[in-house]
Amino acid sequence: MAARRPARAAAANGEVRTGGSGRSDRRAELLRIAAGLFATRGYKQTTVRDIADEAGILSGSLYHHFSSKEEMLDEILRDFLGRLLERFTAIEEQGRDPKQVLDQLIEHSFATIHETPEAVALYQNESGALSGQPGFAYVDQLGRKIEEIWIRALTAGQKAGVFRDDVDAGMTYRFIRDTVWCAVRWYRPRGRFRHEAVAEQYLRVLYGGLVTE
Amino acid sequence: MAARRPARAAAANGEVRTGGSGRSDRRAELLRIAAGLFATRGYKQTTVRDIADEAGILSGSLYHHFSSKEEMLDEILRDFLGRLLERFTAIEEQGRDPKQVLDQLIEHSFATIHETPEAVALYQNESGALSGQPGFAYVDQLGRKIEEIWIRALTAGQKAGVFRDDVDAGMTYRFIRDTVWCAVRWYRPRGRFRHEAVAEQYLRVLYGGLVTE
Amino acid sequence: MAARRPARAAAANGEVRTGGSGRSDRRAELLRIAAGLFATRGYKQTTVRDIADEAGILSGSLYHHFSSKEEMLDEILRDFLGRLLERFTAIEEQGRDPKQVLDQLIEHSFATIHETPEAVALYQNESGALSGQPGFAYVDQLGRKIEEIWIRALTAGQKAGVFRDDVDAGMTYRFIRDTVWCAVRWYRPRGRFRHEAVAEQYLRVLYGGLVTE
Amino acid sequence: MAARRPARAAAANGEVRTGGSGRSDRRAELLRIAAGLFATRGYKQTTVRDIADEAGILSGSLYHHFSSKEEMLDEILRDFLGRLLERFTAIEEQGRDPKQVLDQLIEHSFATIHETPEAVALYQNESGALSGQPGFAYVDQLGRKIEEIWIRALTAGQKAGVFRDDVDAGMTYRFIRDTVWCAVRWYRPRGRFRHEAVAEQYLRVLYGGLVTE
DNA sequence: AATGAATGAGCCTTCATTCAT
DNA sequence: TATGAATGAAGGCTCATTCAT
Repeated sequence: MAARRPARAAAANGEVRTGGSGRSDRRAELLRIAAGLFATRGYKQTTVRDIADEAGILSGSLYHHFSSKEEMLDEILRDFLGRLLERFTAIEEQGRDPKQVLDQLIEHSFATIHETPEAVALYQNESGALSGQPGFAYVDQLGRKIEEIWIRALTAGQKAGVFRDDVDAGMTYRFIRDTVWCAVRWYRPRGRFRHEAVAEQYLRVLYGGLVTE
Repeated sequence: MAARRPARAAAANGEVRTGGSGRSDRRAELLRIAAGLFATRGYKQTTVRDIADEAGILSGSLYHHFSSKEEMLDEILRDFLGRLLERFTAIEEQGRDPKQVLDQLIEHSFATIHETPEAVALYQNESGALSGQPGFAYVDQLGRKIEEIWIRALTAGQKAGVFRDDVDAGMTYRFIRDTVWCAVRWYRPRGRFRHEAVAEQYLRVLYGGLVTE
Repeated sequence: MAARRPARAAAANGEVRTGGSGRSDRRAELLRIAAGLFATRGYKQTTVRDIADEAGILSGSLYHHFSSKEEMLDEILRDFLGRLLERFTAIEEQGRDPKQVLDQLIEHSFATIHETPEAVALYQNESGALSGQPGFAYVDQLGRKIEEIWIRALTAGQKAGVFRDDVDAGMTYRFIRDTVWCAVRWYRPRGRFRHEAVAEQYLRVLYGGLVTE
Repeated sequence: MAARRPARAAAANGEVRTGGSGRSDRRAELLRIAAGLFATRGYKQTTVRDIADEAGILSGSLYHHFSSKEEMLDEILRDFLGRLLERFTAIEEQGRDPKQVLDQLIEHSFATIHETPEAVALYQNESGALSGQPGFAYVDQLGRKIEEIWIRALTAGQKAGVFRDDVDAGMTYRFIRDTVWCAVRWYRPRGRFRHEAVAEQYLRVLYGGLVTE
């Protein structure tokens, strides 16, 4: 404590921070490792030993950084959902017409899959089991807020006559949502199609329809 | 699985139930219970005790019917995938124009979700983890055969000028597949929309596009 | 289940029971082993492996009989305190004058130390840590009921003029209780003094006083 | 412990506190915290983190002051038992008649409970488990010396005709000892009865007996 | 004198599976 | 067919202790 006060004072003074960005580097690295394993093997099937092995430490040492395996899951999901809601909210607020908003929601979704596929896969796979668990109420809550943003855009589009209104908006939302997020299962960040191309092709089918005149 | 269908058919035909047939009934019942639990909690998270409890026996007694928990999973998936491939094959063989084939593939998919949601959910959730495991090579194999049927229909449609060809057929397949099968997560057999209505709405969006003129 | 029904019917018919007293023999034996270890090493310091080792099984196998280590502790204490309160209640109800009641309470206490020293030691050592824990509220409750029986006897004796009343009854109770129950620490069932002798000597000092005249 | 008493005496005498004395102060403070926790939760159940938390440092930092958790226990017990034996020896040496000696032994015991309840409770709870452990032979040794002092007083009283001799002296000692020291479990330094009153009431019952003429 | 990261041994518990009855 | 007891491997977590900084 006292031993570190000088260091902190130095940082506060605006001096250059050598090395990493400080205290929570290790934490962040461990979370990255955990997210990767959780996404690949599933949360339950991933053992704390798996995580520790990949980090090069013993499993018990993880508990110096986190109080439980669940806390890691929590931190990853909270961060992911928080960020996502933030971006979607920004898109809704700045967007003008509903189609532009939907464009951007979809584009950003594919971009998110590109950038943090582990967190997306994790959310896709575990949110079901988490739903209803006391400590993870926020998963449902934030999920609902995100849903509302999409549905507002769709409904507004229907009212404006831009989107067809002979299909239930809620169902349309689920159609789009499932296609978009499930793409995390097959999308490869370094594959043939980049995420922008995937988004573009999806928008073409979605907007124009599969059938020609 | 296919090997046991005759036995069940026999029972349905009103023939005398011998000891063997009764045994088969118990097996089927246990598989139904297992499928339900596997779908809800996930395969790994479901314990043999969960299954036995719901069947009203002790966990050890399950091993008179199955040699392992994995065998249960295997039997459920084999049955499901076999049936599905059978039906899809029939659709492809009898179908004339590509659009009609796609229609029926989609309609049957939603019907399958309606009829055996547990098996669908199970396949959706576990196929990823199973892929690559020696005993479950058939999962990938049958999955590939099914994929080929869909892609043949899409490509034929593009060639015939019915389906737009400025989008990759493989990607279109994945778009459709994800939306269709992921519906198992939210579709409720006794909900507001019946599976025929869901299929119809989806086809409307898919074929005609979301955007009006 | 069905397999055992005949056996039970036989027992109900009054036939001789060969071997042990049936189903819960193993449970009872395991509890005896656990009680002994808990008393000697303390509850926390006793590992489930210790118990299993002494029973000749693996630690995991204990969980076929008990759902947790705590459940063992619970069962032992519940049984002990229940029995004790029952006996004390009987003594109070049948007793005529207060001194006779106190006699018997003390005699029975030493007899209990003689018969189930492990349970007594366990209660002595662990009740403090258990007090306040949700699942062990009954420990305090039954303890309080027992205390009330003793204090009623002492107070009645004071009112009747048999016991000195220049000393607080509650404090007298604690004096007696501590001496009596702490004896479990040094009393040896097969030692020089049998429990009746210990009780008699204690009563002599307690009633007549240490000082002559 | 005894070795450090001079240092503390020095500080108490108002001498200048050097760095060394400050270090000693920290040690003493940490020992006080540890004793309190050991007494409340038990030695084993108290973690070094508990102690460090209450001291406002990290658990690893404790090892600058003590080489192990056991050393803390050792230091506390050595200090307590040493002091106690010292005082009891003084009482025996200056006392004239046996009853006066017993008076003072008992009074000082209750005073000790009043002044250092943590150490008393610690000794009561842990001496059993410590007995026989190599590094803690002194616990048994000093305990035996203390016992001898009490028994000498009781035997002398019996010989002098002051104490009843129809009860075994050893057993009388244990009766008294258990009542006296167990009082630490319920005695509250700021409660209704001060320790002098407790001692007085106990002596009244012990000497005169519970039963009136 | 203290921090923070890590160790390594051990603990309670779970669970698929086996097997005598 | 089913029971009930047991196995053995593993899993999440705790904790006294070490050590470079």
